[in-house]
Amino acid sequence: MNSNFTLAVHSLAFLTLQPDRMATSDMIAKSASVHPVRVRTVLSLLRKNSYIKTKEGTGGGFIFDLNPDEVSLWDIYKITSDGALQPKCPEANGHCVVGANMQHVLFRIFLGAEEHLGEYLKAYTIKEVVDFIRQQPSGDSA
Amino acid sequence: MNSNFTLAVHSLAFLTLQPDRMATSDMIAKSASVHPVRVRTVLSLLRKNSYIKTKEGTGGGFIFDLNPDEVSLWDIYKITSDGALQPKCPEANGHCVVGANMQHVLFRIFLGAEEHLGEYLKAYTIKEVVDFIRQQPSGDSA
DNA sequence: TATACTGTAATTATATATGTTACAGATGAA
DNA sequence: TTCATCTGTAACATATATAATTACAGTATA
Repeated sequence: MNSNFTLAVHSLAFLTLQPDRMATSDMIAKSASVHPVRVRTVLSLLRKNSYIKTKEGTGGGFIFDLNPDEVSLWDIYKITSDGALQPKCPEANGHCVVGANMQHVLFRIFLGAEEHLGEYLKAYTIKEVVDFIRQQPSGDSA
Repeated sequence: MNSNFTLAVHSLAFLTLQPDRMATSDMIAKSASVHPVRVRTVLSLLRKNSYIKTKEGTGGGFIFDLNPDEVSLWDIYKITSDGALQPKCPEANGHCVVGANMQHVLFRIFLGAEEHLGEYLKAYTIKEVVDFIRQQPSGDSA
């Protein structure tokens, strides 16, 4: 799985802890230790899917547009990492029964696996993630 | 997920279709369109876990040491890709509540996700994969 | 009109995956 | 016993994927 998922969840958690004012890509980037441009790119995806609102210009930034308990990790997975579970395999030798069909067979199996994973991830919302974070011992400020 | 999983499953399917004689890393490599050294490396793992037997020297190679219906995709996943589901994230900023705890929270969630995936993958054995392959239309020889 | 933001494309750097070479050790056959 | 044919691994090279960086246009605010 690629880490855009992690960054998206991180950002939404960040926005949840700062619900009233906008957060800039710089603030989020510092919190997640990644480059601000990546934050903007990933959050741009979330905006296109109506999870957040963004505003350009002075005083602009990002703000959550839904309640944190309305957004599940599966929602975020679909946006950022759809198909990531599929094991990569090179184009195998078509002249061999195994080579010719393995890719298709595994593809079908992992399509099911991803649906199955979906059932699990639907059970976790951003709100719950934030609650977990609050229960953790460390961290001195937002 | 890295493709050692795919290669391992491919190899075991190959060995299943050729149960009596040994297969060389060259034969399997051609079928999977990968380098023979990689085949040996991955199959070396399967040997260490007692799924196959290997023999060096002339006439040597690899042979399945269990029944294909005794080996599930979950067995292979654990050997080749354990922890692969964990989303990667950089060491985040420890001075921020979100940064300090996100990694640990997601780690726990994805530990559960991997167990969940396990339940799904346990349902598929190498035998079933081979049966699927046999049902496919194409492929002219092993 | 100056400043502080996002949006996004293009480029560069880094990390990871894979291929390749090299060679030691095992085995069987000539 | 010597040669050919395998596996087992380490070391190195190359390719691909991922992330950072640079650059700049567009937008909002004061």
